[in-house]
Parts: sequence; structure tokens; C-alpha cells
Amino acid sequence: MSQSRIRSAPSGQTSAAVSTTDALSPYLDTVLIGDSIAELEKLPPKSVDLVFADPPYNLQLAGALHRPDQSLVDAVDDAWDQFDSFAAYDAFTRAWLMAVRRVLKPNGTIWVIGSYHNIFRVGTILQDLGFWILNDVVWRKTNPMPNFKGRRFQNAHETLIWAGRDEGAKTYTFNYDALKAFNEDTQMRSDWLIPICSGGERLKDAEGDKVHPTQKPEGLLHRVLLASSNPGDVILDPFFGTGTTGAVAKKLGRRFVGIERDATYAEAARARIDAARPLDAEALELMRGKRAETRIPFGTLIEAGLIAAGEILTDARGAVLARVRIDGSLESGGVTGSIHRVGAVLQGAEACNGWTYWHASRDGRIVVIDELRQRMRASLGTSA
Amino acid sequence: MSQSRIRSAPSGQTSAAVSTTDALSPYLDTVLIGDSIAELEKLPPKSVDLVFADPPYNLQLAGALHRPDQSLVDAVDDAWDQFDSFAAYDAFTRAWLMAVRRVLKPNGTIWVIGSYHNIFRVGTILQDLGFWILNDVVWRKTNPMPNFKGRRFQNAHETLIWAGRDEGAKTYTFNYDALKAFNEDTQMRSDWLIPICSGGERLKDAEGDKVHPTQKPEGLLHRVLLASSNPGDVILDPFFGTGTTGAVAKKLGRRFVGIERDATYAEAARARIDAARPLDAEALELMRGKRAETRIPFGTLIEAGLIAAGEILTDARGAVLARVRIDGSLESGGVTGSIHRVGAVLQGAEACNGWTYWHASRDGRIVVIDELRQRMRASLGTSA
DNA sequence: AAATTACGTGAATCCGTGA
DNA sequence: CTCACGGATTCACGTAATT
Repeated sequence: MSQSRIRSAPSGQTSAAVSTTDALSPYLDTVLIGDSIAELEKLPPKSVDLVFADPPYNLQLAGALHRPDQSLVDAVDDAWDQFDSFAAYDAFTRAWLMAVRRVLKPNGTIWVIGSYHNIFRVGTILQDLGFWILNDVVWRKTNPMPNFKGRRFQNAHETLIWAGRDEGAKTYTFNYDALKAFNEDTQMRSDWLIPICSGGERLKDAEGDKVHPTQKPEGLLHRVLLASSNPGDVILDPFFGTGTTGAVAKKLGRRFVGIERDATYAEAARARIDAARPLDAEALELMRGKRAETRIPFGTLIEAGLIAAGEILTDARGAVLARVRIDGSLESGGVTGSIHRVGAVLQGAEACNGWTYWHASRDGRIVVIDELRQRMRASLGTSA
Repeated sequence: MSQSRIRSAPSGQTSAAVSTTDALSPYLDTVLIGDSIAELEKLPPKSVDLVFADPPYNLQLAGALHRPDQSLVDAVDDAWDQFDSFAAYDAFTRAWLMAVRRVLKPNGTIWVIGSYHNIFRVGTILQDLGFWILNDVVWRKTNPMPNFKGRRFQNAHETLIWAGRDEGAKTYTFNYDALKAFNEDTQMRSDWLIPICSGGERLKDAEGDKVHPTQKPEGLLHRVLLASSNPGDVILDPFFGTGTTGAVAKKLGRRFVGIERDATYAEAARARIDAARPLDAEALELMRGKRAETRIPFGTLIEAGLIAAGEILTDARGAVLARVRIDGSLESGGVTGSIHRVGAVLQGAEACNGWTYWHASRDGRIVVIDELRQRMRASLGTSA
């Protein structure tokens, strides 16, 4: 049995009060190598404080996808993401969620992350099994992959579900004030802006290839653990991968139990967690989330009624005219495009800031449209 | 039957080409008062272009829930356990989605909005019925209600699912270029920042109370209809409420069919839509991408004398050469074919856009042949 | 050396039409 | 129905290469 797991940190490293059953202690801060459900059976019931799960998404990708420059998109086509049908995926989901539920303390909570391919099925099964959803949280990616063919909206987010073990459980951990401080003294919203995992944080093998196709950013786990666990708590991750959950748990003074079927991933996780160092309070202070800056596309002003479709905009002197169209584009003498493009073309310039170039008539006065944008911002408050 | 619906706008108000079956025309721009599923049965199959649905998500539904066999689910009983509750909601959801699917054109798409209480069940059933999810979209509220107890994250978003009727349906409407223009020349993401419905837009009754508890903002519908419908299209809303979908549809030159059980809501919707004014056709023009441009075969440029038979084309660097033949094919080192095929073969690529790959020499300058095509288009004027 | 340009890449259900 | 083929299509970063 000792072969089947990798100890990645000396137990007892955290001096904080650890309230775990003795039966769990052999597994603390280790990665169990094996099937999630089989390994979960070995753990004592009602022993972990928090679960974070990043299960296979069941992407169902058909063919190869190329970027406009003909380069191939490196798809997630691993065997572990292949399921024969929705029914097969549902059975798998139900099984691991039931196994997790046995292990979770009555006041514990669970996080599951997914995309539209699988998250609706996960959410339904969570509800069917008696979990009680507390929030769905949207991870907004600062730098998502574009939609290359222009056939859909850019898939710019993933969804997390946060749920209690039971409907009645009221005493779950939620560090409301810590998150409010984190968020510059306004309560944390259900939409989080966080970059994807790239650069130095992304684990690479000797050839420079990514070790795991879907490594999650530590910033995401940081916020999850900060919100819903306390120092010394035990975090279970049944799809450990390359151990983001374990690395962040160690940094934040939490304990972890990881389960991972792939030995290569598990070994990468062990090395990574070994190298991680618990943060002191000062370092924690530095990890404050940046607030999302309010970007207001021109089209939004039309939706909001601050500018009317069909309205005529002019340059500062009133010499150049353009008509606003319903999609937020402008039209002037056969030239169409964004406020910036049309401004540039009409001036014969390479570029143009449409916000300062174009003006509208308001109450008999000519106002630059940037002023209308400021009004929009003001009406939105600082919450964007 | 005429009592069961309210005509809220004169039919034929929109002069745009309306491609609806005659059987649907009696229902156009009206609100049918009645149960969604029963009213949907009256509509002809495959007759609507787009569905927007804002179904109830309160599990203690006050009114009728139908099983797939149309039988009425007994009144919600406090003694029901959780599973029964979800089962009833699922049966209701399955029933109205099946009814909607019958009415939707094969290339039509559907939007459903919900919160974590119901959206996972809606998404699962959509997938089970064969709908094909295109995106999940997050409506990020600029001004959500705070969480007063401080026990959860501020619930600051709702989720929309956009799905095609069938997996294979490829030719659904998506105004990619219009949305890109809207968003100042970067493709529209799956997270939308839009204010909740308040202020003057919010319908109030004589006592100053809001008419409907969950009136959706017109900005949201504006973006939905702009993205996934064309002028003259028929938009079906089976949970019409106070008619946001109808009001925006009228403004944007679309037709609508609304179904609403509550006569008070339906009457408020009718009055509201009557007061709405359609935008003029010029303002409704959308950015059209290259896909919508008239196709100009390469050979046409030779016929027009813009490119000479026998002329040598090169890649951007002038390293690769090819000869133009009289039939509009290229020849280079024994390779012959279209400008696209030859470009692909010479690059060893799967595909190649010959219009942007090949260049010609004009007045001592190297110009991409796509520029010559644009001159051709310009010379054709708007007649195409 | 500092600044600029070029290149690679990420959980992706990613073309449309006519024969 | 399949098949062929014209030709349309990307954003934010991190890192390396170049000026």
C-alpha cells in the first residue's frame, strides 16, 4: 500500500490545530495513486473539511482545429476525457460524488469546476444526491483562447459550483470578512477575474511540453481555499492532476489528500509541492486580487439607451457625419466599422480613438462620446 | 380563441422579408394567454427562428406543472421531499422544451436563462433532448443585490444557455461581425456586463409597485437578438411575462410570439409593446463580414484585366513564384490548381487562402491580390 | 542596453455551399 | 446523403529574437 501513494510533505509540518480523525492521518499530505472511487473507499467517513474537484469535462471534440495561421490547436484528447455517452458520464459523476460525500464532514463543502460540456450534469447530480448549492461561481479568464472560426462567442469562462453536504448544514466555513478585505472592502462577487495558468507557473517536462493539459491556476485555488477553509483543514482533491490544490494548500497552511490515477502527474505534483513553501502573513497580503477594470464597449451605450441607433455623430467641428447602427458600428459615405475604424478611415489615418473623435448633440450642446461613456461608468458604480 | 390572445402590434408592420409559414401568421406579434405547453401545441411545427425562454425557477411553483404526458402535477405539497420536487421541475422542463423543439426550425437556436437553482437541470435536459449547446453565457450584473447575511458570495450573475436544435445544425444565425463591431473590434466574449432592469425601464403599476418580479433588462435581449436573429425573424418567448422580448423584437424589426399565463402580465406587455417604436431600416443595418460579401472568382479578375494571363504572382516575400493561366488556375513547379490549392501545396499546408497569400507587382509595389479583388468589388458598386 | 518585433499557445464540442 | 472545394478565421500574455 505504501507503494500506492507518494508522501509529498512531512506530516505535522503545520502547527495549527489539526482536527482530523486518526484514521485519516496516514493519508495526510500525500497523493494516492489510483482510481478516485477505489481510493476514496479507503478513507474514513466524515473526515475531510473541504473537497475541490476538477473532473474530466467530457469535451466531445470532433476533428482537428486550426488557427487562422494554420497552426494546430493542441486539443484535450486524452483517454481520461472520453466517455461513450451522457449516461456513462452521469454514472461516473454520480459514483465519485457519492464516494466523496461519504468522506466529507457534515459541515464540509465541495467545489466542482467544469465547462458547459459537463457542469450542468454535475450540478444536477449534486442536487439529486442531496448536496445543497451555495453559489455558482464564474471564473472569468483574462486571457482565454479565442474562437478561431467566428461561429460562437469566445468561450471566456468556466463555472464552479460550491455546495454544502446537506441542505440543513449552516455552520460551513465561509471567511466573509477575509474575502471582503481581499476585494477592497466590497463583498466578493460570484464572478472572479483570474488569468489562466501559463508562464513560469505552468509545469513543463524535459522537452518543454506541458505536463498536464488542463493545469488550473494557483490564483483560483487560492481564492477557493481562502474563502471556504481554515488553516489546518484537510482539503481533498479526487482528481489531483499536477497538484495545484496541494501546492496552494501547503502555501496557505492547509493539509491535503490527493488522488490521481496517472503516476506521471502524481510524481510531478509531489515534486511541485515539495518545492512549495508555506507563506507568511506578509506574503499573503501581497496576493490581493486585482479588481476588474470596467471596459465599456461602444455598443453598450446603445443597449443602455445613452446613444440611439440611427443617431448622427460628428467630429468636433461638426464637419464629418456618421450614422450609428444597431450593432454599435458606424456608417459614413459607404465606410462602415467601429467608431475607431471609421474615424481612422475618414481622416486617412492609421488609427483613431473614436471615443475622443466622435461627438453627439445633447440638449443643444455638442458632447464628446467619451463623456457619455463616463456617465455609463458612473451609473455602473465601481463594481465592474 | 380570439379572447385567448392579445394583438399588440399590427401585423405587417415590418416590411422586411418575412419567411414564416402561413399557419403561423395569425399568431405573429401577439401574446397568447394560457399555459405554455398548451399554447405551443397550437403553433405549426418548424416555424420559429429563435426561442428566448425565462422559465420559472422557483421550485415551489404556484401553478401548473405538467409531466411529459401532459398530465397535471398535483399542487406543490410541503410534504414533498427534495427529490420529488426536482423530479416535478424536471418533468415540467422536459415538457416545455419538447414542445418548443417541435416549433423551432431545424436551424433555429434557443436561449434559456436561469440561476443555479434551475439552470443545471435545464442544461442537462437540453442535452438529453438532443439540443446542442453552443455557448453558456454569463450575464454579469453591474448592480446585483448584496448578500445581506454574509454567508455566501454575492450572487452577481445569471446564466444563459444558447443551443442549436440539433447537433448537426451548422447554419444557425450568428452575427459574428456585428458583435465584434459592437465590442470595438474584438470578438464578443461569453461574459456580458449589463445592468439589471431598474429606473424608468422597470414597469410599475398604479401603486408604484413593480408589475413583474423578474423583469429582464432590454439590454440583455438586445444583445441576444442582435447576435442570433435577423430582421423579420420570428422570436418565440414561452414565458413572456411583461414582454421584454416582444418590446426589443419590435424595436429591432423582428416578429414575436409570446405566451403568458398571467393576464395582468400579458396586458402590461401589450401596452408596453404598443408604445415601443421600431428603429428605421438604416439603423438596423449590421456589420457584414467577408462571408456575406459577393463571391468573386479569381478568373473574374483576369476577365476584367486586373490580372493578366501569364503574369507571375509571388508570396509576400517574393520567394515563391507562380504563373497565372488563362482559366484562372495557377502553375508552379508542376503544381497546378486554384490559387488556394497551389498556395497550400507549396506551403505544405492543409489549406491556404490564396487571396491573402498571393501578391502581384503594381507600379513597382507589391500588392496582395485581395486588394485587387476589393477594387473589383468597388467597381461593381452596390449592385451585388 | 533598451526597446521593439516576432512567435508560441491556452479544457474548443469552431465553415458554407453547391453538385 | 456525401463529397468537393472555395476561402474565411484569433486574443492576451509570456518569452525569444531582433533592432
